[in-house]
Amino acid sequence: MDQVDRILAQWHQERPDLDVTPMGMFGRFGRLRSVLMSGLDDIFRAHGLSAASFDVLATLRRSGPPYALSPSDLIAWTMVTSGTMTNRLDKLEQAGLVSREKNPEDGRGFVIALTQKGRNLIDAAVTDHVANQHRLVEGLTADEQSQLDGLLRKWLAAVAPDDA
Amino acid sequence: MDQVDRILAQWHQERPDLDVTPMGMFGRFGRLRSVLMSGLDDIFRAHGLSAASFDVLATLRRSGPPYALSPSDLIAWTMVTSGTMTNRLDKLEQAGLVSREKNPEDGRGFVIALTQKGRNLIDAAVTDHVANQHRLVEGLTADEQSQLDGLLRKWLAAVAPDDA
DNA sequence: TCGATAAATCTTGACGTCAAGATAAATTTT
DNA sequence: AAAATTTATCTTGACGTCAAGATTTATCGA
Repeated sequence: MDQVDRILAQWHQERPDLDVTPMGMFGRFGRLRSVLMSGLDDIFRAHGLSAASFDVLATLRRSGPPYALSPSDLIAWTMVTSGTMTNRLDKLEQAGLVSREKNPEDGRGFVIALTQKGRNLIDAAVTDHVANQHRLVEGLTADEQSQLDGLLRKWLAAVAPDDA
Repeated sequence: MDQVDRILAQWHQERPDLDVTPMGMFGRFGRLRSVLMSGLDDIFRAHGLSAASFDVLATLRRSGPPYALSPSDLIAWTMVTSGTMTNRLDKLEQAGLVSREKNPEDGRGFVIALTQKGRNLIDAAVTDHVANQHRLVEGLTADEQSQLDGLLRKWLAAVAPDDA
């Protein structure tokens, strides 16, 4: 009987005509996401980053040498709007973590690249981040983790077939 | 092989020293949440509401007659800060969906109540919302849904024991 | 009863996000 | 070529959120 169960019980009382079974899943999903995000944020902040800036640096880092992508590529990987990406890049450039230079091959575009400082920072941050993720899932057994991953994968494929 | 798998493959290539197994779950969790939220938003918007305003109205509705709570109660149920709740209530009051009157028994506080208009709106919106949730989970079998709910419940209890 | 502490709510300022529109350069059509 | 269209990015304005602090009222202890 957690907080979500109490909410369901209230609905059952007030709106017995509704089958609120799925609402439990949605509710726990939302609360979990908020707790997990804040758990991940602890590590981002420890490195002077936000989830937003970590997201961009990590995308550049895992793209491999030369650790450079266009804003469009970054937008596609991170699934944010162009306005959001401009804002993120402004901050990262100002912090000296990425460089932003005109693309010599396309006058409309730019090339965003990790600076050495950015490279060092993201390598350290990712190491801690992954360890943190391990810590956050350790409440589930390895079997449960893989079961959960499978269910999330199936659900995601069902509601966002484009993503595959 | 979905988008998250591609990200994991990149990390495996670039940082083979890291065991990024849990990252798949976190990644799918995040993308799923974004797709689901936007699916829920469709219905909220169809009723002229946002997730934020729906949240408050639904909390008042399911609390039962007289459909009235203090801002503190609402803050506790919805897990937002006091500043956020003030902002939400300003909008709802302005839209004529809730009333906000001084609590006669405690000069520091207020009583937030559904207006008739708010009551009618949330009753219609909840009906559609629940149907929408059913639609969004129909990609999973009943068994899978219950399995998933169980795993989320366990994970939530592990990372947020206070919530129980 | 008075002073200290606690509680309830609002205010302010900063973030990160999005949608819509502007600008500039590349590409395709005519 | 010139015009029309598409693409890449940035700008603007509005949201919703939070943290920190201010204000007002209740409550508790001496």
